[in-house]
Amino acid sequence: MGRGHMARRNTNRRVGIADVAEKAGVSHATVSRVMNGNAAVDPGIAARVRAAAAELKYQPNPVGRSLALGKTDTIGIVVPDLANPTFQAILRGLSIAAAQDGYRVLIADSSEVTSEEAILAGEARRRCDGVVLCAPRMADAELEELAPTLHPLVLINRTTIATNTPSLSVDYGQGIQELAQHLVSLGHRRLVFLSGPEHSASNRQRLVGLDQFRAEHPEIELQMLHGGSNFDSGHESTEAIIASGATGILAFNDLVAMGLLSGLHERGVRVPEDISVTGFDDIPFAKYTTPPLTTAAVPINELGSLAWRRMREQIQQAGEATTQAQDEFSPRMEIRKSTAAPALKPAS
Amino acid sequence: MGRGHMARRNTNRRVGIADVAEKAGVSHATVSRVMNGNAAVDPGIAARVRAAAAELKYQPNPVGRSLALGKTDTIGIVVPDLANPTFQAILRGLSIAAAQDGYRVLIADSSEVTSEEAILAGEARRRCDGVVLCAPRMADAELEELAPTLHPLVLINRTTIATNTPSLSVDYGQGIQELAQHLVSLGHRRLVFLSGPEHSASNRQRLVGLDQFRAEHPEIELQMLHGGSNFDSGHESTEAIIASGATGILAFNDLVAMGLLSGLHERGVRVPEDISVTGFDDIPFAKYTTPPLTTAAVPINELGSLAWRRMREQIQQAGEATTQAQDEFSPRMEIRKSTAAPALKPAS
DNA sequence: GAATCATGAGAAAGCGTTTTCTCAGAGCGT
DNA sequence: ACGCTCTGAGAAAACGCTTTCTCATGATTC
Repeated sequence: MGRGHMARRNTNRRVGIADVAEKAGVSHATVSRVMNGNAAVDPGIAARVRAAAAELKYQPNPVGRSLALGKTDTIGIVVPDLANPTFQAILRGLSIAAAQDGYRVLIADSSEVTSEEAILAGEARRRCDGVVLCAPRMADAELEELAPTLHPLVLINRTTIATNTPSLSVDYGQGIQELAQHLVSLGHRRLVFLSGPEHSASNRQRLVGLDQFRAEHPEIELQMLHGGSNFDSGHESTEAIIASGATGILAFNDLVAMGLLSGLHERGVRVPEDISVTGFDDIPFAKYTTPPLTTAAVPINELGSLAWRRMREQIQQAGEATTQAQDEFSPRMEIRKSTAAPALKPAS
Repeated sequence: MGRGHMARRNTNRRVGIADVAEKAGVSHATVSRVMNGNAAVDPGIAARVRAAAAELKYQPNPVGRSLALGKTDTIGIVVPDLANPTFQAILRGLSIAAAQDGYRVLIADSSEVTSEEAILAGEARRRCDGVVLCAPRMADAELEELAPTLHPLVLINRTTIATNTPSLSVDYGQGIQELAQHLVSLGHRRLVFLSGPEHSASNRQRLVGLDQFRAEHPEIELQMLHGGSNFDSGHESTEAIIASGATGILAFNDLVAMGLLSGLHERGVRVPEDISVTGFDDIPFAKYTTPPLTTAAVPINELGSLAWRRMREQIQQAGEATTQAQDEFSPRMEIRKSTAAPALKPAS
């Protein structure tokens, strides 16, 4: 009674290596050896051990293994918002790919609280063998400071000067230019970019791309409208969009575009007859909106699995500090029914 | 050189409790005490330790802690398919709620491979302090056998006779009846249920509910059509639906309904003028389809956070084996624009 | 047939914590 | 001033495993 430890031992305890050893009449060490196939063990003894293990349904305790081996067979992923289909897809791709190699993934959702991201990432890193970091709004300086402490690390849509950190990014600048170009070639002359979160790195990239677009197309009117990154912000922008008088709308992403689509529909504005709308990302739902959404497809499933591949490379060549690949994906335009030639000449 | 261990020790190693102890001129034990605030420590010494810890940026190794404490502050969740918005929402709710209490979640996606679920769940359980299990197609017998080995366990949409396992479930039978009732009250006389995966427990519940509905409404024609649980299967059923001659369609879930909506649109069938369609679940996208989808809303966000609450209760009262709550949610009908009175009398 | 080697199993030392056990020294009462 | 309790810190055991080290046994070689 006084010995809490002993009490727990007798009642609760799961079967451990010691039980198997005892049952097989060998030492812990031998059990470990046959379980891991590391050193040569007499076939007869090995069989005895395996039989004992099977009978007791012995499964090695992963925490014990982790401590001894210095690895957890787990990687962490930190995302700003698990409600966002893009991150869901990345998580899924990552999880499935990692599982194939016997790794699990631990998730950390920062709920868009930028200041938590570094802490979450650090904590995840301590529990895991590596971290995949999606932190679109983290300040560059903070990222630079954080990245080296997280290695092995894979960055999504961010880069760092730390040359041993692979990063996966999407060329949002090019994608948004292509979409704008597409609208122009359809005959649109007045465009609006419904921008995303102010500090988002990918939003900045889109803005840079649009600057370039403007330089190449001085004749096109391109307004900027502040928005967010989800349904509701797209929906809320409906009035402003209508008021803008533009006929071609570049939404920050598919979510915003869908919110806008819904808002326009409620107001009786027809898409694409009255206004053309484009999204970005090509989330699975994009082809099922009405009308199906023209968008820039980023290979979100691949992103997750490639993130794992890059992570695995780092884990395997532990400590060799080679410089890592920087993968950049070019979005592929997916022209659907939400864009068309404007009904009438813009009233400029 | 011969001593790989020492080599690693000098170069790689993260700062451990021993380093802090040395720097502060105290023992490991004291550092541990200060870090955890467990026993009384002389304020002066405590300050010295804290200073040393801060200077070295010491963070306790979670694996070591886990081994000593016998807990990992992590729970696992196994889902059949992370691409399904329902499970995404549960995962998200769970993750956020758990994070609030300092717990992380480890994910295991069985990719619909039923035979893997038990293994994944077992492995997750060994790594974690508990498991949330979503296994809609696992055979009852297998579940009964598995459940006791997983405790603490929370079941989603399944129940077990093991009285110490809380379960969260949705009354799909009632929900589908309400939807059918809704269609009937609009004037529909020929209905189709586009069913889900054959072995899905929730699909069986819907079928039971519909049997009851049939008994109460012998005058209504209700056909069954086999389908799946995702977009594509809804889309693929388009022709069969049209051929059925029914005017009211009960889709297995929102995904299927959306696929169907898209298929009907392509074929020029108007919703709801020609055919009314209902979904199930009320995933976030359901209110943004065109037309917005009439569906039975299940509180998917709450489901995740409640799952955590039930899990926490079990973790806290470790070993008391009290009988656990069985929560059942009644879906709330969400009438939108995808259902309306049929245009003309059915041709029966 | 004795010396050398390979084989393979057990003992023990880690891995990084927490927690019990033990004991030195301070504080108190008489 | 002596013995008692009490506080608090260090030593050591424990958590469950892997792996090195050590050494016995039997096989091999000259």
